[in-house]
Amino acid sequence: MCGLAKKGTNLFLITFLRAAQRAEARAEMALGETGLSLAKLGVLNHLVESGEPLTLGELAGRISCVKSNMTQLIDRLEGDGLVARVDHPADRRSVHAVITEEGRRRYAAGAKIMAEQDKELIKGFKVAELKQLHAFLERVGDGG
Amino acid sequence: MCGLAKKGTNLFLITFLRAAQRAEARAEMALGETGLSLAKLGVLNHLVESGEPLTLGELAGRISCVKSNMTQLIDRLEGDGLVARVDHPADRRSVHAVITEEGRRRYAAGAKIMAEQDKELIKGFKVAELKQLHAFLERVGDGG
DNA sequence: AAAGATTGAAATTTCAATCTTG
DNA sequence: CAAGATTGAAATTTCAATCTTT
Repeated sequence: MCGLAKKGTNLFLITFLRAAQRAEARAEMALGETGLSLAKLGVLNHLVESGEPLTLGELAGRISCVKSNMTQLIDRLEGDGLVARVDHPADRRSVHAVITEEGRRRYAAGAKIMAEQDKELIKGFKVAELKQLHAFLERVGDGG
Repeated sequence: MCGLAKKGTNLFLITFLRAAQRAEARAEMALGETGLSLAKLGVLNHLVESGEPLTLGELAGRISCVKSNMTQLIDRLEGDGLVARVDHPADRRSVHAVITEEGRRRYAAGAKIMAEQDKELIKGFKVAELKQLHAFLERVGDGG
C-alpha cells in the first residue's frame, strides 16, 4: 500500500483514495488466509454469478483489466486448481474459464470474509448516511 | 485497473473499492501529462508541506509503504531531477530527500490537476453531504 | 544487537508484438 | 484484415537478505 499523502492536503479526492487504500489493504489481508486476492475473488465471483463458463476476454471486460492480465490471472487460478481452461465449443479462437468444485468452495470462503469486512466497514453508520455515501460511490464508479 | 467485480455483489465495500479504482485511474491518467504518478506526487507533497528535507524512512512512513519501495521511488524522482539525496547532517546512516526547484514546479502542476479532479469529483454534492462523507472516509482511513 | 538504507528477487499489472482462427 | 489469446518485456510494489552506522 503506497502512494498517497497522509496529511497536508484537504482534497476530498485524497481522503477518498486514502480511505480506499486502507480498506483494500485490510480486505486483501483478511482474504490472505484463503489464498485469494481481490483479483482472483473477482474472477471467481463472475464465474459463480454468471452460472456458466466465460471467455477470458469477457472476464477481462467485467473485471476491467487488459486481456493479457486475464491470461496470467487464469494461469494462476488454474495453478491453484480453482478454474480450468476449456475449448470454446463454437469459436476455436476463444477459451472458456470454468470454475471447479474447489473453486466454488474457495469462493464461498472468500465471500464470507468479504461480508465480514463489509460489516466492519459500515459498522456504526446510520442507514441514511450509508445511502448518501452509496449514491456518491455509484456516481463515481459509473464514470461521473 | 483490475480486480473488482462490476456487478454481482451488493457489498458496500465492493462499491466503495470499485469507485475508488475509477477515481484513481482518472487521477493517474490526468496526472500523466505532468509525468507524475500519485506515488511521486505524494512524496513531493510531503517535502513541500513539511518545508524541510525528510529522511527516506520518514517519507516511507508518511506514504505508508515499505522502505525499499521508497529507495526506488526516490531513485526515480532523482532520475527525473525532482528531488536530490543529501547526507543527513547528524546521522550517517540516514539520507535526506530534498526537493529541487523543478520538483516544486512539477508539484505545483500536479497539485493543480488534482484540484481539478477533486472539483469534478465533488461536483453536484451539497456541503452538508460532503461533510458526512468526509467524516466516513476519515474514520475508514484512520483504521476504523 | 538495532536502525536506516539498499540490493536482488518475486508478484502483479500493463504494453507491444505475435500467433491462430475467423 | 479483425478478434481472441498468448508471450516477453517494462513498471511498480513488497519481501528477504545485506551492508553501514549507531
